[in-house]
Amino acid sequence: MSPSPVTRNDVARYAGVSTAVVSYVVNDGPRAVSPQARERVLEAIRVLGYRPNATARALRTGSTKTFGLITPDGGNPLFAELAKAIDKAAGERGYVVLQTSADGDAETERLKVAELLARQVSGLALVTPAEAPDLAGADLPVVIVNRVLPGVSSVGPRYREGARVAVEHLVGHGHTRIALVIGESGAKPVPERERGWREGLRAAGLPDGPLMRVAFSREGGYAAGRWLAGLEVTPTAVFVSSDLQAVGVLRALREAGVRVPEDVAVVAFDGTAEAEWCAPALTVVRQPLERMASEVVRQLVEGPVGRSTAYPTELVIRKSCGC
Amino acid sequence: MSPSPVTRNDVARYAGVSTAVVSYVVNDGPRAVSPQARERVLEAIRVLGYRPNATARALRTGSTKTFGLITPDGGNPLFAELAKAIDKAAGERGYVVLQTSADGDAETERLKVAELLARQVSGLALVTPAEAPDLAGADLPVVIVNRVLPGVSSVGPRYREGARVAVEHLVGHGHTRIALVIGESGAKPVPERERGWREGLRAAGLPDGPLMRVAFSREGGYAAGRWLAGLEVTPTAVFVSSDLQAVGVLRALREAGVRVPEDVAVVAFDGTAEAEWCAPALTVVRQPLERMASEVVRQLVEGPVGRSTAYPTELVIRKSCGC
DNA sequence: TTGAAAGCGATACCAT
DNA sequence: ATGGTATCGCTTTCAA
Repeated sequence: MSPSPVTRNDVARYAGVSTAVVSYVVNDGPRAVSPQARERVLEAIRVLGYRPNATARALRTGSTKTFGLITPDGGNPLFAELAKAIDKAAGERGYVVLQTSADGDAETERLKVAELLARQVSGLALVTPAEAPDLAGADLPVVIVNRVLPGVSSVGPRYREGARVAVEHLVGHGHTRIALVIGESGAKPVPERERGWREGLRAAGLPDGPLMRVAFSREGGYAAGRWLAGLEVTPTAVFVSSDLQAVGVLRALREAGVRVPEDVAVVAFDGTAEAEWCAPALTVVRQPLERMASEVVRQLVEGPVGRSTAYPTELVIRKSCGC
Repeated sequence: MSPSPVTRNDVARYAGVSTAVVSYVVNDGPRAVSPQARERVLEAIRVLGYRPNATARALRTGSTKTFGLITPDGGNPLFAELAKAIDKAAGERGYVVLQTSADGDAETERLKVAELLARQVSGLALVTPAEAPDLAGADLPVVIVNRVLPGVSSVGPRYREGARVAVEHLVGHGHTRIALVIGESGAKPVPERERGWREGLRAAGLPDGPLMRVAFSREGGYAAGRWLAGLEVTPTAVFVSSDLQAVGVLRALREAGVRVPEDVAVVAFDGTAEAEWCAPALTVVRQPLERMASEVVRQLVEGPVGRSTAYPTELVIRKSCGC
């Protein structure tokens, strides 16, 4: 049953020392051990194939060295890439991560949180569409990822700034009618990118372009693309709030005979691998996933900062903007 | 520190019963409890906000109700979708999954396995590029996913049959020169899809088309696509061993001015979401990820079967085959 | 029906 | 430097 039926007791007996000494050797402390004893213990460990039982250690020390990560959808490439980055950063500190999807449903999320809490995770990273679940009483580090929630630790990209840079880039191409395809998560608007888009337009003395609010999905983007193509006065550029949506927009425009970037220029937010490989290759505002992941893990390990920290994005020029 | 500082002891004291009774109530057994006592315990649990400590329970029962899942790359959409499906199936049985990437590296994989073993996972699902790591002595259920390894429990799609169906479909379109772009994982060839391709050609009395072996990545596919476009006699159809590679192939062909499906028809293996949304939409042989995931979890829970079980694939017709 | 208590495997304090 | 042992929170047998 148990991955290693060999316990610290067996090791102690084999090495002819007490269990305490085994502990000291395994953990390099907190007491010193004579070289001979240490050698005998290491030998015993090798011979018996002993592996410390992390469950027992967790019970004793109160720390599982395990993080929980909840995303709305593990199949979403953005979250998959983010999860990978978090796994990597966590692994470097000796942590592993329990990852699970909440399907964008608040009730499911609550259940998953309870499940992870029961398992005594040492920290919780939440990519949540709605508000953070009530974690009062659960005294553990919680970091919200990719959403900015007041009063809670959160790390994400600088949405507003990134969006503004995207719009400025399009303005630089001479566009004056710049549309926005913006996502909504859990029927809630995400204000930052919209604000950035508007700021970019204002700064250039331009009026708002048409705006469409759709789900953060390829299908949502597809609907938005059809809407775009059907407008009386078609905008000549569009900023899309996610790669996934942009992929849908591209298809809709292609089907409508609208060429990208010749007829409509497109810039998207996120910068996943898929965006690099679609046709035409998407110019994107890239989220610094690795840096964000490091920060998430840092806060989970060292304690959350209690406020939102936002990382600068990077404009990656490819084909869809018409450069 | 601890997610719930309230222990079963506190509950017992508050309810005025012994800790055993609390246990009986929480676990619905193994002894009966009087209605009054049960009510008092439930009340105490509610009032105190008690959550059973799964770590302690695991230590006592010997089961963590946690699975480990190692993929070569969590960022790969196929593995992300697979992981999501496994998470879902596991969740339905009250399990959670520790998911981690091994970067396609055997040594890293060994380390990750050790890490998960130390955490007393109740079972291990391995999407491994190379051979299964040595798990002798680690007495726990192990299931290999998406690879067929002799003598070990494994679940995957019927690669050979799927590939053959793909080729037969292309043959049905009248193609006689059908190329193969096949992946290799960890410098090892994956023979099944290649065999299926060959079988399909044989059955139609056709000779082997050109074959290129590249990595399972978009970049690998791109290289293969350039090779395809540069051949003296260009094949009129190609079967690609993964969606990711197909995306690369499509780009290379597009850049070379080769139209899909008019000049070259393409069918890919996998059936991830990305394949549905690229241009043109890929006709694919879809892996039944949900069914496979259920089987993986079933075996992890009920005990592995010790041999390979393969699931039928589904040909999904879209645009790239020229139907 | 209920309670007392042993024990899961590891840690670390208190002695020696 | 080392050993004995209480303890983490929970499950379950045994006795009452």
